Amino acid sequence: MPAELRPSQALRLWHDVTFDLVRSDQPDLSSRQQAVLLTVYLEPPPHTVRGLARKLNVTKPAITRALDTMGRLGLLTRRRDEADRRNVMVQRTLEGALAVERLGDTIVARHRKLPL
Amino acid sequence: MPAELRPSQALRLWHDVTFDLVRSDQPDLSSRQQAVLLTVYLEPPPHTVRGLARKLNVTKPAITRALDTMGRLGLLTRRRDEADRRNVMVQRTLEGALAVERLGDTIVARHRKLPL
DNA sequence: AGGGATCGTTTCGGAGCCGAATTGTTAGGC
DNA sequence: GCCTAACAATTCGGCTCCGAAACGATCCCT
Repeated sequence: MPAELRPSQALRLWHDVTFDLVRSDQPDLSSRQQAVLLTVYLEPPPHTVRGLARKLNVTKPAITRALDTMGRLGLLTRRRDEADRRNVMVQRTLEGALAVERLGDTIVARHRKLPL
Repeated sequence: MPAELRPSQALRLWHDVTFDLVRSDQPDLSSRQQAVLLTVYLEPPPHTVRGLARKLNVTKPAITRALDTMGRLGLLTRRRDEADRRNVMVQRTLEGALAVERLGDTIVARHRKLPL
């Protein structure tokens, strides 16, 4: 567990990172899309539409749309589950991994610059 | 400056907090709206539409709309600058301060629970 | 007083996202 | 073989947001 973080520092961190995300010209994702993307890249597979919808407490079409959008952006892919062809597996992509990695670096950098 | 934060921890933190924001039933703000809200509450006043637009690298109408939406939610208010009536000052509200405070608490709580 | 610059807001057409309901496909029990 | 259940995708009408452009109000300078 990292050292203590004060609320004012936490807010400053959130502000700075959000700020970087907004200012960057890469297409900005909604909170839901961010949550989906990070879940796929941080939690162990497999990830299905149903599972993501239940976990995030949103409807299935919302997940389908988020996957459409982020698929168009190349951040992840879909693949049918051959074992049970009703299921769709959400898979990672190289480009998505890079984007997530960039986000991690941004957070670390902003965290490092936090004032005492 | 807080202790070092590893990229994997940073991403986990971002995921967890975003997750909480998405799951909570309070209306979710876009990244831009979050950036505006946090700027107003963290940076010293005064805050004008023009200034926020320039700082966030977005157009003025985008700021106007963000203020409309968040004003409707009670998160902040507008007031004309009496010294120069062309300007609009963006002001904090009690409700907005509470929302920001809650966000800070969420981040701190999620940060505290990060695995080594 | 007049003219130009600087505000914030509004309008416009277009694009994205929302939940509810429906559809098509597949799996599994009888 | 059928019927139901489960899954993802699609459709639908409605809402929000987008940037570019136009607009009205205000200030400042001469």
